Amino acid sequence: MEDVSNQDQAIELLQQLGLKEYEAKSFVALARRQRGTAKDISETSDVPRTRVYDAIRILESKGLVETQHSNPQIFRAVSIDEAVNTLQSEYVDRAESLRSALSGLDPTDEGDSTEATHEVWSISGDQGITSRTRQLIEGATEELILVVGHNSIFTDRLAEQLQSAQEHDVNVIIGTIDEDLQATIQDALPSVEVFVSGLDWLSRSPLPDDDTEISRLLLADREAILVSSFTETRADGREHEQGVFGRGFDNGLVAITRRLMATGLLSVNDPEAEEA
Amino acid sequence: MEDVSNQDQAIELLQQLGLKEYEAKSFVALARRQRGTAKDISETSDVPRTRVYDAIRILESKGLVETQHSNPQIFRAVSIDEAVNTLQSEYVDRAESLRSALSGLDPTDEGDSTEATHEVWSISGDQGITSRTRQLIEGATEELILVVGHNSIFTDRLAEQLQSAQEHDVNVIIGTIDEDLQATIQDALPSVEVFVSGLDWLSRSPLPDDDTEISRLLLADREAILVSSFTETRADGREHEQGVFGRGFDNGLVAITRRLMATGLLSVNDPEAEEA
DNA sequence: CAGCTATTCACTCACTTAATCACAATACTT
DNA sequence: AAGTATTGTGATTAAGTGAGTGAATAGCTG
Repeated sequence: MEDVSNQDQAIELLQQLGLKEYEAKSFVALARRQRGTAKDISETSDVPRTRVYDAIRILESKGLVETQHSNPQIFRAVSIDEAVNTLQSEYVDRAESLRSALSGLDPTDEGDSTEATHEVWSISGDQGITSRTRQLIEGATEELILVVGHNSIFTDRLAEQLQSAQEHDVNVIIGTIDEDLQATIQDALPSVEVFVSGLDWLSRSPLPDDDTEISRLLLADREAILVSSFTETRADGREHEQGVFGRGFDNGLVAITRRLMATGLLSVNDPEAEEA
Repeated sequence: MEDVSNQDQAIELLQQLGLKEYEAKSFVALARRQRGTAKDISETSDVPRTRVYDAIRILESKGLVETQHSNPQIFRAVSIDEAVNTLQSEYVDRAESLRSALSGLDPTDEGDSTEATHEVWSISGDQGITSRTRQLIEGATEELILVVGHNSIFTDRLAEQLQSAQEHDVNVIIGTIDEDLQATIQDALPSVEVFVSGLDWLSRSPLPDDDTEISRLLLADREAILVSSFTETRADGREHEQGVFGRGFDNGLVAITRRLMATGLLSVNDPEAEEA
């Protein structure tokens, strides 16, 4: 039973890696049974028998399957490592080619202004947000204030980046929304100041019907800010992370966040000053 | 002019990496001009203006573009390294997931026979053939006879593999079809015996209208053979490599090749014996 | 408010892929 | 040797996806 899900996952992954549905199903069927005829494959993969041949031919040209031209033909899948490496290197190679092709582009003269301050950019998706977070952490020279709103975003890699920043004399301060998370992070980064945020609205929206959840909040050198949150917009139920990013000491977003963070910090260090 | 080709190549690569045409074109346009409005992008990419928005939204969710929600909206591409790394890691991650999903498949009981000797398998495409070549080289314990029919297949990696084999006491013998190639290979692998094949039919087919060209021919431990050739079957003009692979000392293909190779070697070492 | 631009949305067309069928070729059976 | 089942190829249809286009909406400028 567990394997059914494994199989479906493999098929889906293969499709994401560029194979068609029939190709993916045929390959998985072959990988399971080591060798087989078109009929065999059709039976264990519900690919129409007459279409197995086309699918196999594509797989063969990609180096994932070998064919014995007997009658009936017998097909064999290469080893799993073999297959994965083949697919992977195909994409790694493409990515390298892409890098050089992009580098060789001649820039159009227009629009090439330097990064303006006081702008707000929005980004979306875990990938981009994580990437921008890293950039900000690496670029900081003085201070990093990070509020972690969800344990899923505190990855090993993030911990490394923060550690590295601190070793470069950046003052790292981390806020969390509850004690559990605080303990986890303090554990991973003993030399960093980790506190539980005094800002209630971080963990619970004051508004009703607000199903967004603060994901991360990063203030770098008090002049660049990144805020992201999870929203459950999608019909498919999956959460999507959205964020905004601003730079410049006089950037409105940065300014207000700076104030808020100061408040949050104060309320921890000096509860009396909460009203500031 | 050169850059036009660079741009087209970048677009094609991006599509191969999973982006749609509009997405790829929009990204390249943005990468060239650093930042721009939908109008700007449309003009430098001939993507219909009205569809730039959709494309950008996808790019944003993939972490390749950031958006400034002004009016008009302004878009900005992340750095080239940023973008390439993002795309690449996406696929590397998928490949890793695939590896574990495939490993976790439960094998069907049937068809799971061990590799029979005296079978001939056919493979197709540079990828698979190169991969199978590597396997044979790595698995050899006594002797490797390789005939290189085309300089494109003698890669650095192949040279390394051969070098490594020889260091494991495998007797490596390399045949070529002309002196130029011989010199190149001898240069890369000084300690290996490189000769010009005495087999005329390797370089020129005795048949008319035969536009196939022997690509590689590998005999491992005199019991496994791989032969491949280029055929110009495709309508798109591109050449395609096809090959066959057999194992087993008594395999018909292996036997005949063994004889042929012996003849070729003899005719070089001892021209008198060509009639053997 | 009028006229413009920017943005979104809905729709058509073309192309790719999934699915089914008809038929030819090959092997197997009696 | 003839008939039957199985295998392989090609043609055909149906469904889905993406490219391309235009209409409708929203927002800005004067």
